[in-house]
Amino acid sequence: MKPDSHKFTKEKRAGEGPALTRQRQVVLDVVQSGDTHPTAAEVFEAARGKMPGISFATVYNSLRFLKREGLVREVAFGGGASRYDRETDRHDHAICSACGTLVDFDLPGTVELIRSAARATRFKPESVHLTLVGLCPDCRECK
Amino acid sequence: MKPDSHKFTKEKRAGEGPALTRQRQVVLDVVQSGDTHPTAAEVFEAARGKMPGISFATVYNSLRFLKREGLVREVAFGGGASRYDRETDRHDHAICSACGTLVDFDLPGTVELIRSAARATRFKPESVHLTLVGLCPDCRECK
DNA sequence: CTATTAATTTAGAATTATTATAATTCTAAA
DNA sequence: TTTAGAATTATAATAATTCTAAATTAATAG
Repeated sequence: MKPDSHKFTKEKRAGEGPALTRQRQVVLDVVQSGDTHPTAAEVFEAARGKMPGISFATVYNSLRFLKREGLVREVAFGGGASRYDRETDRHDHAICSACGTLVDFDLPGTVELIRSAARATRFKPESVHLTLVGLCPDCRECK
Repeated sequence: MKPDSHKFTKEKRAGEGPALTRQRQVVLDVVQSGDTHPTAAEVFEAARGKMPGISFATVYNSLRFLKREGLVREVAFGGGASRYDRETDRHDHAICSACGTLVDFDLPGTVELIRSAARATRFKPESVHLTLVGLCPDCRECK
């Protein structure tokens, strides 16, 4: 954490893009602290702890903003709520079919993967998302 | 289409599981005809064409039933509505970031893929889902 | 420093997607 | 043809998310 990170707002404001406001900073802090992948509702809960009075709408707005700025990543599966990921670099996910735990990992060789997927589909590739579904180490034991 | 496919109901009924009723058959037909990946709402629209009076709830119930029976597959991305896929074997998806088109394809080497993903995560693997995001052949031209 | 303008936040309503409920209807078998 | 269980229907409920309008806050010009 840089010593002048609290000046970020002013710095950014003077010119192009919109600001990293206090509430957005709080939301970002929540997502970045801890390696869980919280839902918007969970982010709201935690954010309210740090800043009582913050609204649900602002959490959503902030998450959308932070996503656009590339500071957090949205991860959406199945029908449930989206989860937010502090890791913004390309990576893969594994989700436990028993407990729902979501973990990040990096599969080597995804560059070649994206290439062959593009070849097979004739798409101009932008990204690949790979998700492993299975039993997490904890759940595979407790059986 | 087998000549006795209309007897399916009776055949199945006599014994174990529940029936492939008329409305379920209609929903199945809708998903299986055409290679689009319709949402529940789209399935409802089309189903109502074949069977006016079918309810939205029944479409949802039928899709859930058909999914359990392994006759259709649910595909869920992002925040939007789930889409339903007539292709039930393991396969991959490519989604166009411009027009939303969703196409099926099969990437070779996914067996090895699932193995290395499992190795990296220590998960007991069940399935892998790979999605390529990019521009579909149509959209990559019209630029 | 103050007025003006623009962006952001808030609270709550609205929307969208989906599931649950309760009453009715259908189906298959006795 | 009665009956039991399953399925369907209409509707209500729920969950997740977005929108709206008013209030607040921040940035900029004077």
